[in-house]
Amino acid sequence: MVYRGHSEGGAAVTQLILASFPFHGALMAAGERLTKSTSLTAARWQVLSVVARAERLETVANISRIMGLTRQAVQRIADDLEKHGFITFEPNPHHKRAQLVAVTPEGLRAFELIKSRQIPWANALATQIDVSELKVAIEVLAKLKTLMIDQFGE
Amino acid sequence: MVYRGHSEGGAAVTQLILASFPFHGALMAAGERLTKSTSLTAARWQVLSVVARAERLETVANISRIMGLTRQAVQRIADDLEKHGFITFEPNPHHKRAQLVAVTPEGLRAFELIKSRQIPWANALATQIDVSELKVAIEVLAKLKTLMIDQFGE
DNA sequence: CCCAATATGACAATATGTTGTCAAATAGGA
DNA sequence: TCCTATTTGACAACATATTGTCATATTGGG
Repeated sequence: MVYRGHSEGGAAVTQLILASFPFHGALMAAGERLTKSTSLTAARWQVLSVVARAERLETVANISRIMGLTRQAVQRIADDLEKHGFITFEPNPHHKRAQLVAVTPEGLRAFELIKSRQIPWANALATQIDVSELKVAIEVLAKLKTLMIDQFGE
Repeated sequence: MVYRGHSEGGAAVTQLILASFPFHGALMAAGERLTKSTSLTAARWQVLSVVARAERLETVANISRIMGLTRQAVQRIADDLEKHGFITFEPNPHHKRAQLVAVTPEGLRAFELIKSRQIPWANALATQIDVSELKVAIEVLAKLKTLMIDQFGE
């Protein structure tokens, strides 16, 4: 009844979306637990993670694209991180306004602490699921994301 | 480098999480477009969808569990929906405080309008992805969600 | 080179969601 | 039944993210 008009695939897409909301909720809750009693919140940790993982220094605008958030949301979090000494804004030789975000030693310490919790947490979860299925899910989410964005352009 | 210490599966779980954030962002943006120029926002549409799809009248607390949000977040949205005439709160014979949420004709009309946009949108996306892969992704998200919540209890 | 389109940071207003707390209602075991 | 634990709605404070707008910087086509 609910899916009348949906093709089989369309119904599956819709079901995936319906499944993704509680998944996202559980994920956020897990993020809160992983950052508990540290100097970071889940949101700040996520931004810091992108910076710490990046191959090179990134601008705020670029971080926002990687994360799928707005520029302004990331900017606010980045300002908080800078205020607390976890990152610094470095001059960008290619752009006067778009400064580059660099992790401080303190930021790196905080990131590593949470990573030391995140790794066993992820490993424990992974024992319960097929790696091949995880990989399919990764590809599906990445592809659907791209399709949704492309669809927007049309 | 980033995934040192992760098992193969643990790295895949982490990659899935990293993929899920931009996916969620794209999803929210799509929700905004689907509800554009209607009397609903994406968040209100999501709550209304749960109510409209449910087999029977649900309480706010139950809706929050279905959606993976807090009770309070859903309560605020539900109060907005009631104020705008999309839902009503009906007496619950089994619980004096926990009223049941019912869709009004106006709420149903708004839901159906957005549904008429959502169906072709989902169908179009689905033509680009294997249904079997979508189904795997649905199962993975559902299972991981459960695992994350169970892990919390321990 | 020049200029229009685009990207970026800053700022404000608002929407959305969380935690914490409280009192009332309910449920379940002793 | 009684009593404790849990559930629920209400309210408040706050964190997080969005849209809209503006001025400045950059880019790319003509």
